[in-house]
Amino acid sequence: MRQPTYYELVYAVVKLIPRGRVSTYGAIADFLALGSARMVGWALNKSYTAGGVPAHRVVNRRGELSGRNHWPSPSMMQEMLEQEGVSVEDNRVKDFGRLFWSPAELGENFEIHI
DNA sequence: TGTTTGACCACGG
DNA sequence: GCCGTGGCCAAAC
Repeated sequence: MRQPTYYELVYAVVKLIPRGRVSTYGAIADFLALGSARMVGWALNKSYTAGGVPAHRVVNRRGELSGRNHWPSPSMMQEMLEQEGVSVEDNRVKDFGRLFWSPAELGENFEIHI
């Protein structure tokens, strides 16, 4: 075995975002307490296709789909969110304040599954 | 090996 | 509300 790399930690957290909710780069970075929000975005860039990581549930702090341009199609991210019941309007998550989910809700019981 | 690059964020003016 | 700046640190080159 080896130590999980930073982006594997990010994937693990992103996978825990509940269906129909969204989280932010900053919240994840803050929860991991390792670095910065930029690294979270960078990590997702490397692996938005790395099996089973719901990267579409991660948006920036204003609820904007800042990563949409990195998808095979820019509209794909929005479509996936809407499939889960998250309304998106003008590249922004509608009712972002209500749908926002913080990994801090997990408490201290966070386990990594790689 | 040093430098550059990021799907960002908080802060000050 | 906008704009510039600094911070953050792993990977790529």
